[in-house]
Amino acid sequence: MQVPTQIRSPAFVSTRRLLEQKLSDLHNCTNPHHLTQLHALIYKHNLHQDPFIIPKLLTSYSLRRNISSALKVFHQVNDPNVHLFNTMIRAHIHNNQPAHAFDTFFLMQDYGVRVDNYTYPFLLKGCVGKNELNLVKMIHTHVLKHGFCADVYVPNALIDSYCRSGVVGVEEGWKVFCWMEGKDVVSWNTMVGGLLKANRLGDARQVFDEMPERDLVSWNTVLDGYAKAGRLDEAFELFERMPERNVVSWSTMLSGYSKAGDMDMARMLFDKMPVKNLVSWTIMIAGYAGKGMAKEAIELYERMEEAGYRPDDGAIISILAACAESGLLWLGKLVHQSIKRYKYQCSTLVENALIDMYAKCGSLNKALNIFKAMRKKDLVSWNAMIHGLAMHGHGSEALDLFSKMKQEGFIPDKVTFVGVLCACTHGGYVDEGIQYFYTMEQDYGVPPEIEHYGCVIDLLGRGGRLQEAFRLVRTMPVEPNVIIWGALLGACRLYNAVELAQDVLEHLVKLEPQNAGNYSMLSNIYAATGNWAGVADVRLKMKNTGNEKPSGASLIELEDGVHEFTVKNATHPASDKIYQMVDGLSGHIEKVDYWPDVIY
DNA sequence: CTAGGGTTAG
Repeated sequence: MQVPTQIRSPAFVSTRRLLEQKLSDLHNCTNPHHLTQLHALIYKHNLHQDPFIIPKLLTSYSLRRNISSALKVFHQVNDPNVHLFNTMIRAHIHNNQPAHAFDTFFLMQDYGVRVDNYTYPFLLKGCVGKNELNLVKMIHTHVLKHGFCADVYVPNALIDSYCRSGVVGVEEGWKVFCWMEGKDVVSWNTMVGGLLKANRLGDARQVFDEMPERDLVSWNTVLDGYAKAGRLDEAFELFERMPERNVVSWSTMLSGYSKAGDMDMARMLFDKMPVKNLVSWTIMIAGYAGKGMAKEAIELYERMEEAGYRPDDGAIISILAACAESGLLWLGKLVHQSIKRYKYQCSTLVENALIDMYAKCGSLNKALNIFKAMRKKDLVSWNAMIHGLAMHGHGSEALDLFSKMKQEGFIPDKVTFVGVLCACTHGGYVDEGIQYFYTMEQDYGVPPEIEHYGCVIDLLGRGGRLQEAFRLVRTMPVEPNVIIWGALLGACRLYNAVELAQDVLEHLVKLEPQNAGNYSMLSNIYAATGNWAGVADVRLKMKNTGNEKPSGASLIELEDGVHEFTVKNATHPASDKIYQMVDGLSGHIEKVDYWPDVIY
């Protein structure tokens, strides 16, 4: 890229600086109009080939999710240099199009532009996800061929990507780590983090202890390792011992306690932490929301907004996911209102999270409205909507959507088939479901995994075809898990298959000895069949494992929060009225000849 | 290039 000499006047230099500054300021501006105006100015001043201005302009469009304008800016440059190529690669990654980033990477080689030490880290960070070991190996080969291993950024990025590509990848990452020269603190931190992601806590700790120097990031990395592993006592010990703590250290602890279900401890630390940020607020709100603690979650959400925080994609998605988990429609709506208030273009990720939240909270129409209005649906959007319809018993609508998705050129994946099979189950299409199950591999290249076996066993079971369901469990190539046995148990209950249920429960008791519900159901079956020795045996086992059956609870969200109901619980303030209503309803349903299932 | 929150799965 050459700048014509005649326009390198002092006036030109100052105009250019001014425009550069304006572009940087624009990164925080939400009005798309300002960017268009600036773009026009850049043209007017003949700067549309400028090697400093153009990458900034491209990034501005990319940050605004306007990839088509970013591409136009890129393509009108006659002689793109390595910096512009790198910027375009990053824009594609930001736009969630790793394949396009790779195309650009190849294009730049067709142009004869040499990659530099920025190219690989961008590509590796944005394009390489789980189970993409071969892709990392390919890039690694490329790196070796072009001799970029001497740069510390490139091997560091390789270690990171190897570790993110699965358990086998960690070994490859370890090799790079061992062989590389000039390891810096980032190399060490990346390696420790990689070992932790592979659940190798002991190895990670050893590498951490061997580190020549530790800065704050190293401590936070191991801290998170212990917190994620649920080893909170050790995490707390480390937290107290570390030389200094920042907002990340505190947030890591919040997250650890929140995931362990200890919201009281999380709240205590949250109130105590010296500096809070959007992430720490998010962890707390999502933590409360995920546990159905509506009052606390909503109160904190409102306080966060009052404090001037504007939730970003990460915050919105994590709060919505937590709402979906516990059916907290109220907070979900509040978050949706905030999004509308900011009037910014919703990302596909956020819209997907909204669809899932509304569907799981029972507002199927709201989910459908968002889905229909989406301009850029991705596979997750279709999957979430298909599953949402299926969950609510709209089996045929879910299957219609599945056809439509194929018509629009989307390739179904394994998650899609979980939704499709679920639709067949809840729509009563037993034969169609079995048909999908047996043809999904040859027709769509999706081999059935344990989740699909779970669906189809549920399908057969609910359809009353218990023998087939049991036969499939015996002959399938994967070990049955709790979910498979659970589906069978459900079928046994539905069809009063006491003997089969006994068999299932014996497996379940072995598989999850800590689940007290299994013991008591098994004991009830033994009692019902007069097997008193069996009853005594189960009671003994329960006593030995220290299990006591927790009572099941139903939750309902009303205007003033979530109400919990358990059997024979009369502590609710409106208990008398509630039981009057229940008695009334019981009378009504008996009159229409429905007898609730109370066998076990 | 390294640390905390992140959409779809019975």
